[in-house]
Amino acid sequence: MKEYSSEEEFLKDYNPKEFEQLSMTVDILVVSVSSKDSSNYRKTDKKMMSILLAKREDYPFKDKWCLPGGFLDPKTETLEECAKKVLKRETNLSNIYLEQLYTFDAIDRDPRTRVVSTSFVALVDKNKLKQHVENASWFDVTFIEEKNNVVDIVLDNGNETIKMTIKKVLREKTTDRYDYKTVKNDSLAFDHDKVILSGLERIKNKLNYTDIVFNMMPEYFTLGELQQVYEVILNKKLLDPAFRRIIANKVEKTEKMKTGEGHRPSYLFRYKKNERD
Amino acid sequence: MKEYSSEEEFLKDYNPKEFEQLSMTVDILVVSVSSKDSSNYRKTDKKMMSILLAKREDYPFKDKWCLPGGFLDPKTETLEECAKKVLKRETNLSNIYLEQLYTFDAIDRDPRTRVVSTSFVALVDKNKLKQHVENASWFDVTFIEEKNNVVDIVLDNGNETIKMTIKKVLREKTTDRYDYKTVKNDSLAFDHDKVILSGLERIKNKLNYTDIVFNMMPEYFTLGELQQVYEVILNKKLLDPAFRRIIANKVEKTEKMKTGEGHRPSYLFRYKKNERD
DNA sequence: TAAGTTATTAACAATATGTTAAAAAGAGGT
DNA sequence: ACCTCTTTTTAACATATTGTTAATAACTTA
Repeated sequence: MKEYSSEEEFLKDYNPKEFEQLSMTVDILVVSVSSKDSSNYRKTDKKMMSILLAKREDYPFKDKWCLPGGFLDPKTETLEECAKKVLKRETNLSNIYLEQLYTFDAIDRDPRTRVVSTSFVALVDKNKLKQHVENASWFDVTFIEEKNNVVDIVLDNGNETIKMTIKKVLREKTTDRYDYKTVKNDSLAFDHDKVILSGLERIKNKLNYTDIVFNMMPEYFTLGELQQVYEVILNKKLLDPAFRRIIANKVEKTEKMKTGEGHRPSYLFRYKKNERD
Repeated sequence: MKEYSSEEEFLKDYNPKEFEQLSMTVDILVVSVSSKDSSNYRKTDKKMMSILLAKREDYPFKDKWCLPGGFLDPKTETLEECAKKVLKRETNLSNIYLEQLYTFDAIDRDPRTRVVSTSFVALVDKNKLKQHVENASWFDVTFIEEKNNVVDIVLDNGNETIKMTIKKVLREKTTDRYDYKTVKNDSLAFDHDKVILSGLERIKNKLNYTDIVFNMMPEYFTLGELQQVYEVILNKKLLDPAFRRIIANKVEKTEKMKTGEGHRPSYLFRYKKNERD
């Protein structure tokens, strides 16, 4: 091996292809809440989580659904910049909550060649979205966790239903971390079923000790609406007084009211950023 | 663009170099606890966190310290397998706690070319380690967090002291996530100062809601020793009765005692894996 | 005006955590 | 043998947080 006497001298000679190379992509789990309102006069609308999927137009996995994503250009952009670019394209939004989730890298996750993918979670308020996105569609999420660590996820966009089943296997030396094994997945490209499960669990965990939920809420909301969002993410009913105490210092009451719902009107609240929790 | 009629046909034709490629590495923050015992007869030993660093033998960053790591071979291994390989080389241990931390990818983080690095945290019990590792050394960690989100980290291996200063900048749309800006770092290669801070914060956060601490403990330990480890990771004093209640259902008392410490002997405890917490 | 529905909060119960203080017991020194 | 030092261990109480029940409020529609 040639001897160098300085960092500069070494770099002048360096051949970037010295190590084997690979391609990278980003995949983004874009999450929002939707309200499926029933048609009766009392609008007991039911909040659901919904995620954005795109239809693949090319091989591989042609005509399957997948998470919005794209290849990283190693010359010019970081993974996060690439993710923001994809988000801008798919939602026309910028300045939204974006968090690196996990880097998925099973050797055969892409049938073409070795492609490592760093996934992100983005949280958006659906009200701010532009109307239609080419080849993309929002799917409501139903999440069924069985006792034996088997999870069924059902996605529905009104026309089409996608089902997948994943088994969670406890990792060695841990009590709280899992490997995901796909049991059944016929409609989603790549390993995006695992990305979805991973992202949904991340959101669920973070709900209790962060303020992320407000990234999915409009500026003004009732406490009932906020509670419904908590309930759909945590997948369980909460009791009103307990819930209100817990979020009390995260929101502030405004003068506005929401009326016309067929029952006592409620105050509209707003997110209040706190110094220290 | 050529038209294909099946996935197989497409793949037969696929050129892996179609997209720009890059190299990937893994970096591992190997964390343990050490006991610096003072020489007085009452062995009021002080626990510290310690991390493993390696001295770089080649360019770039020749002769600087860095985290153990290595290039990924995209043909044959996953990131985690690569991390396990590095761990085996540096500590001769396998079957240890290993968790993917974050994928660092600043465009200029490696002066040679674009190298994206996925970092891992490994937790080990130092007692299980082989004696000496070539070119590697354990550094005790001192962590000083200033009020204004500036963190000083001091690393010491007995011969050498490494100091670094990092500023934490709150990320947009969040109340709990930070970008790290290096203020001062003269001795650590690449962006490993950020990896270290990121990993230490991850451990600190997970301490309260997981059982990770026991990966750094020997099989038998006193509650005083366990409490010291909590204190050094959380960087604050805990009150005995409160601490004991909190960890009560994670440990089980054994018949063994630890004596000869110059004070009342203490029972030795053992980690007890729990059904449900 | 009555019925139905959700909003809001008071009041109490149960649990969890913070704090003080006291008793226990080995090592070392005299 | 006894005293001192030290840490271990636990009891007892104080405080804070969260769970639960139930009562009242206020709108919409019939």
